Amino acid sequence: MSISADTLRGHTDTIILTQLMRGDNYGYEINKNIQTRTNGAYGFKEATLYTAFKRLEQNGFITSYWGDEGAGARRRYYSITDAGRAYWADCCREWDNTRALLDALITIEEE
Amino acid sequence: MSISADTLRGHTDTIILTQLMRGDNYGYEINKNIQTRTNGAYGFKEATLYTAFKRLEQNGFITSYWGDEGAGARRRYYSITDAGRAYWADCCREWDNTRALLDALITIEEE
DNA sequence: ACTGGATACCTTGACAGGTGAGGTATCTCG
DNA sequence: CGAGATACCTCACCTGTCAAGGTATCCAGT
Repeated sequence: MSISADTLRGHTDTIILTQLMRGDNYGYEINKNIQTRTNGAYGFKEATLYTAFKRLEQNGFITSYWGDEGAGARRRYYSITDAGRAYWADCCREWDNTRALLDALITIEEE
Repeated sequence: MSISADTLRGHTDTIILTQLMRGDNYGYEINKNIQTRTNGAYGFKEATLYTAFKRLEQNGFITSYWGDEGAGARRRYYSITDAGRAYWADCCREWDNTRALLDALITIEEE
């Protein structure tokens, strides 16, 4: 039912950036969106999530700022940059390639 | 044009096992088949390839034997086991899931 | 006879991403 | 006042990839 971790390795950044393409958001909510969209089949481990944010920010693909909630736990919001949008487009293209490639490689029928 | 390594991480075993589903074969030839099938877009690095063979054999998914070529470099042939065939089926199912999942996650259009 | 390239295998050490386990702080509900 | 949800973060460890190195055989060209 659930997906093994390594299978999605390399797509972590793409998944997160896709969420940010819809608008600024914070980690916890992003992860819940992902879980919802996959009917609970997939969600990042927190360590993976925050590691990814750090990596993306260091690479200049996202920026972050603290939200000013009056009450409740503080939230760090993330925003995608122009470089991030370009990178996202690259990732999507790569996903298309990967899909075609694996479909070709994981078939025993002859062409 | 070429595919980044991490993108296919987690599918290495599946790709190799698929080749062996067609019949026994040896490393070098398997890798060339993969390159041919992807029009040169993808192939394993040798280190990756032989590491994978070792892993698969240790897990009981493949067995190996030396071919008896009269001439030329010696070849170690690999054969898929029943456990390997079962594992391969699992991997294919997982690939289907992964594909559906990522397609759902890498789209900004609303459903 | 020698050199280069192709075939074919293997190992080592370093690196990067994922994750279990742990931590912090705030709010709400009973 | 305690439990659970929200929300963030870090560290040590594991696994898979890969650059770089090695071994050995055969064939074609010089």
